[in-house]
Amino acid sequence: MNLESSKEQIEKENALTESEFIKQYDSSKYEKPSVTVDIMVFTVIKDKLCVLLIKRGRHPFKDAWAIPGGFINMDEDADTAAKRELEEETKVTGVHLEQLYTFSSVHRDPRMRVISISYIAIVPYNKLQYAYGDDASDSRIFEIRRANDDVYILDSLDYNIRLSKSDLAFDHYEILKTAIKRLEGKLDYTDIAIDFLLDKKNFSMNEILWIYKAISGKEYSKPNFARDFKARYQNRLVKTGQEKSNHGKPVNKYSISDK
Amino acid sequence: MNLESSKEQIEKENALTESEFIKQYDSSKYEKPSVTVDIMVFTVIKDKLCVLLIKRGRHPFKDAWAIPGGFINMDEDADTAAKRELEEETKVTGVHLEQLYTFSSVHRDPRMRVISISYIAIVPYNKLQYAYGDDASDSRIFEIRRANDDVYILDSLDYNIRLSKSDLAFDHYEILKTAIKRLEGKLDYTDIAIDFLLDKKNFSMNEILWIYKAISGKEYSKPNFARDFKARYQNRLVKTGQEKSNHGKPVNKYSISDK
DNA sequence: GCAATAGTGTCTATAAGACACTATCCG
DNA sequence: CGGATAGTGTCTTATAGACACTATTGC
Repeated sequence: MNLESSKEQIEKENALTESEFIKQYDSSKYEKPSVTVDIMVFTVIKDKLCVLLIKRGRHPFKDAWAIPGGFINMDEDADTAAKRELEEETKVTGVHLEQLYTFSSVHRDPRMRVISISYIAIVPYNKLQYAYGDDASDSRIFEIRRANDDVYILDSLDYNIRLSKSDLAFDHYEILKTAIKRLEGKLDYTDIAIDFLLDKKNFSMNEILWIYKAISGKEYSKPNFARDFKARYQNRLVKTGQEKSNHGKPVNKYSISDK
Repeated sequence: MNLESSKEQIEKENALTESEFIKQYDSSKYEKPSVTVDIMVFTVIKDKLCVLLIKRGRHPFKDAWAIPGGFINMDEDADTAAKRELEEETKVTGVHLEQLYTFSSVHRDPRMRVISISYIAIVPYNKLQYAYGDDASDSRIFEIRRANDDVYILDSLDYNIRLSKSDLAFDHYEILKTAIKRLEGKLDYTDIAIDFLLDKKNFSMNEILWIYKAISGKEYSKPNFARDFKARYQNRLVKTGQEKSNHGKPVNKYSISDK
């Protein structure tokens, strides 16, 4: 504890019952940081990993792109705040949402001390595409490309717009990089890929392969991928039928059940 | 953002430069939670995973066992606060310290709203054994045992003392369970096991095997473990010699270099 | 038929589990 | 020598990568 208290003070406290103690406790004695949640909304379009960013309309970092988020209310925990902010920003509910990491550099916000609890949301693209506005809107979906350890952020509508670290507000570039590493890491031992599926009850091997490719940045051999995916989800995966494509052999369609 | 501002207010703000804006910004307008760091000090004794807990001497949860921690200062980030608290509590420096998760239930602390950023410290036992006091001290090392999804916490000096969820302060039982899962998960793709070694420049295959066993709770075949460990660390591992034991064949000793 | 796409089967290389066998020490 | 502990070698099974081959459709 960095709250130094005298011996006498502690003894006086301990003479009270716990409920007496809580009544007399004054929590305003010490300066406190502000706490926010930031939610990275990830989606996969075809075989590309994408993230939703919003253009800041006010200081600080006015006109820079930022991860959506906001202050945590005193009557909600961080998960609830993240869920609320996600819905306010995108109207999306009922998706995979997990805490990533808490960023706490002293001067990450120039206004004041702000600690940010960051979250990852996994949103199938069809749930998202009508939620964020058109070209004129202040929110946009960016494509994420990787080379070595670097992360490139491209406007998915206009590849000429490429964001660099300084185009992002606060420490949001670092937060994004951390999130992408986390997604990569969790790909093989969790079900996050499945959470990106447009329709868990009707998808092809290609669709799920593309999602794996989008997250890992790696290429997969189609035959081997199908073999391994089927083996991994043998208890949950059902072939539901076939569907003619406009060229070539019809594709098998699958359904996957919740665990 | 849950900070509602009028259109006029935003326009007034945006007429300012960023530095003018920051000067006039009043961060005390909104109520804020307190933020603490909690540090779980893990160590391995023989083949047992152990954690350091302290007996609370004051309200709330007076006399319950707790994960050491304290409030974050306004001029330090969470990593720095965790490092400081670890040193204040155990005199230990220079060990593996990583952020685990941020716990934020609204009523986790009965005094007030407290958000806790939890950390895992990995401390070789020889660095720890003289730091925490004797039997009479308010800190003690507990052994962690697992059965299925349950976690048992045993006083390593007296197995008759077994802590249950309600013997721990706050939500510290939940935090501990989360930490143990994280350690298990990171065992195979990080070097955390090595961080538990008493001496990275002089250890036996048995010592490192015991650490793996302690963390995973699983049994390992000695021959296969040695084969796989050598394969995994072939670039960093050097056989340094042999050492006679009081019975049986002498043991090979190894040294492992930093990455 | 042929280009295009989907999917099967097979061979190989690597890693993981089981465990018999050998080695060295102490008394 | 026998009990105890350490370490090697080998066989078997499971998993992952490479890729040739077959299947179905539209034009």
